[in-house]
Amino acid sequence: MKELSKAYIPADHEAKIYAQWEKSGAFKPDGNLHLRTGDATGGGPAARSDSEDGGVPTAAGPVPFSIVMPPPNANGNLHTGHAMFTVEDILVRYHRMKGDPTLWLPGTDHAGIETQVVFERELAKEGKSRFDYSPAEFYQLALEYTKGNQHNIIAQLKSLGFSADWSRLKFTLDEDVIETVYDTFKRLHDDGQIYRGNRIVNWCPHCNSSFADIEIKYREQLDPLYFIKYGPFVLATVRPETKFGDTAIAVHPDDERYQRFLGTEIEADGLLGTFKLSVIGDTYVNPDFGTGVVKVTPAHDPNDWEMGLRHNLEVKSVIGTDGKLTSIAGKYAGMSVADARDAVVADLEAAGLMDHMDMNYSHSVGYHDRCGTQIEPLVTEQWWLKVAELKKPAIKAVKDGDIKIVPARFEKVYTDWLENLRDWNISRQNWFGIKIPVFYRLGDDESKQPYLITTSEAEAKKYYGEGNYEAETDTFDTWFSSSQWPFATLMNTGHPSDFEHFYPTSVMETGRDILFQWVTRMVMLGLYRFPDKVPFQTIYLHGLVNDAHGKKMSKSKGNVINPLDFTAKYGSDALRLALTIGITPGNDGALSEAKVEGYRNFCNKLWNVARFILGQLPDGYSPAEPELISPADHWIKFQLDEATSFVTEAIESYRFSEAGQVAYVLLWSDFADWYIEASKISPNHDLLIYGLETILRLLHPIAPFVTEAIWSHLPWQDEQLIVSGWPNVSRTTKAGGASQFDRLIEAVNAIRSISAEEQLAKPAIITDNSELVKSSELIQRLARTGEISLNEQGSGLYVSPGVWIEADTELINARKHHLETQRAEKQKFLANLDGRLANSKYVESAPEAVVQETRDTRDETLMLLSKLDEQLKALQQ
RNA sequence: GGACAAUUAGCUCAGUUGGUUAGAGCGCUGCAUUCACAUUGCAGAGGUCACAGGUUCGAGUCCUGUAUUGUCCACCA
Repeated sequence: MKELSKAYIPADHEAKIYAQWEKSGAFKPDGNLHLRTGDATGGGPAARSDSEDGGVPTAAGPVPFSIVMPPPNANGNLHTGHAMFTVEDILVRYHRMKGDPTLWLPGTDHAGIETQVVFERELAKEGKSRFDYSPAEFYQLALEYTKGNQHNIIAQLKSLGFSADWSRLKFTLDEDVIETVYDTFKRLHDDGQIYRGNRIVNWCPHCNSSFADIEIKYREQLDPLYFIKYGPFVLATVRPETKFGDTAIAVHPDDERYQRFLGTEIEADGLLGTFKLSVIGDTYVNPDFGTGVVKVTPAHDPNDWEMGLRHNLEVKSVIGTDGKLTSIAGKYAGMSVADARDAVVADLEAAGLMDHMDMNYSHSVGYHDRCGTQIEPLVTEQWWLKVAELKKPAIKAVKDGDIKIVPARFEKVYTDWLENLRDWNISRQNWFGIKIPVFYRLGDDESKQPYLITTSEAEAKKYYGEGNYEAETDTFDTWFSSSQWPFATLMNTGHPSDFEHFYPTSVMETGRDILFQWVTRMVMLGLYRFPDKVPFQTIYLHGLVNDAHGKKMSKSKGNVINPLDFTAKYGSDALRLALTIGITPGNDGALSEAKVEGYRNFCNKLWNVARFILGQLPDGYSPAEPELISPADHWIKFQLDEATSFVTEAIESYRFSEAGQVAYVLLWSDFADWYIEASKISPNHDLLIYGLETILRLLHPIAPFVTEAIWSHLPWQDEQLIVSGWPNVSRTTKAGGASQFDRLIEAVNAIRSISAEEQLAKPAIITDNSELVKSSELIQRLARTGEISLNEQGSGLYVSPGVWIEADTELINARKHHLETQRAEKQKFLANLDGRLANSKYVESAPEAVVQETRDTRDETLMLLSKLDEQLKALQQ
């Protein structure tokens, strides 16, 4: 048997163990399927869900378990959000150990616009821009760059121990994935769910593309509010430069001040000569804001666009996709928006058309969340996906419980959002994305009609005949393709049966911040493609990981935690434990170095427990079925059984924090502090090993490295822990031996406490309990006492039921106030219990077990009181 | 404007369907230690569970309201 080092050094084990897991094929479902038959080896308590006796109850044998990993950005670095994949790994490892055919399918994301921004920055370093290339060339370069980088993030994910099947790795731009996306697009189109249309969109002049509302972040900022004269009116605007695109004036229909203008046309002096605008009434206008008069610019304001639709207004675009003013703006054409605004304001002032300005107007302005450029609302032609029909089954699936969201409160958030969802702009003008597979037949007037869904010009020609064709240059919104991720991956793993075995997937685990962007849409498109199969049965949403003080991490605050710093210092298991214990689904959690350090200590404790036990074993030892001999044996077996069933149930119900906490207490407090200490008197090797193995199994899903490292030192185990069984869940009742040890614990605790407070050295102990006398040596060791003698009457200083410390009057007097305080407390408590039991409603309506417990507690309390009374009475004599 | 969280010990957080003396880690105080682990052991101090009502035999847990903090959505001429 190899010696274990004095402390657990994660770096000495992690990479080696991970390589060994991967090499053994443990991550592959076909590699762990065989485990469903056959029993565990050695003395461990292995159970598989299909084992006949006492296995985890499942309806009909093993149920396949699958998770498709939310693909991290292939160009990115690991952050704490990725570290939360620990949740997925816990589930996957648990199910794998249970013997369920288990697949965790990993992937990486090309992250369209995000990567484009980064890659353009790279090009800029060489003094180049994307315009030095054709879109196709740029796509290729960015693709190579991305694929060249992805080993980095994969290595980082592996370093955290994530047991995904890397042989099935998918990338969002894999050709087969793209084919699947095209297929979905064509089906949607043929179903009439896709249309092209000129509508107002969020345009990013920097990225030169439109974006969905959800990709826009609003910031509050101060801008001047200009009050401009428009004929008989003065109206307020922050965007005077768009005045050339005005096609109406609006007031509230009930606004008495302006009744007479409704339906009329006004004529006003402008900077480009006089102009005429009709006056419309629309309830959108707030009569209390400004002058209650609004200029309507349908081409550059979403609300004005809506008004334009209601009143059939003309749309005049004064700002182009380059962010500069168009020819409609006359002499201002070609100016940037900012320059044009300054020029227009100056000219309005000079012309006497500026009534006044409010320089302290605060409002919120949209910025593109990826590049930080201010958004321009513009009218452009885009591809739209109708959502009215798509969202119905997606809402129903959650309402009917076919998809469960953890935590459940997000079900309302989910349905509310979907119910208010409007048609989805799925086209983008960025270059690094999946091209929309369309060829247009160009008309004589260059109009793009008709079009065919195809990637091949030849096919388009075959369909429409000879002529001039042009390929669509727009790309898909990355969320459109990634919303097909669960099936687009599983259909294309190279293992034809994967889809059948593992779809619907079991769990989608992701950050609650992308519930809207991604999760809702995966459900919509998943149910569209496979109407009878939800893409995943459970959605588990984690919250944000914040810094040590619970503050959101941000670069500007400088409080960003790099999880790899912690794993380098304390090991991956420590980080995983820190992200599991004390963190609850959907809620933000705080991560501090002190916390990670604490769990490093825990791993070391586990290591040393193993080191100690293995050091006790005789040469050539091999474990046998453990026999329960001492009270401590009965007690630890009970604790192990209880913890096993608790941890199992907690994992099944996604309460990982509680699972971890219970395992933590089991190891450190129950097993190390009590059982091992007790075992030093009379070691039960088989039970020590049984306990150690059980604990290793229970902790393995959360802390895979240290548990596997220890397991590898068990010479009788020839199978890796990762594929060994999950402990048997068996209900035990507390037998005599276990309760006896409880009494011993109580006595030891009380003696320790009194000894510490009164600074007693090896006090002699008197007990009326002959069983405790049998455990004299143990009590002497644990509580550091002197002689323990039997005395039916008891005498000295009372410590716990049946136990006294031999004491002189001086010591008893020193404890007098303690005894009195205790007595008062107990009396108060007794009164409470009596009152409860005297209440007929309580006795009638509370469950019998609860009432019985109250009665028992009352009896105990009475007994304690009488002991205390005796003690105090003795003092008075 | 709407919605959703959170508010529990000095700090960071747990606390499954209500069950009655509220927990952990860190920090703090004291003590211990050749005998697995100082990344240790033992003991201790520390909380009217934000506030006000209510339901109930019983409320940290359920309901209503208030306050504070945070997040999301919508809107802002």
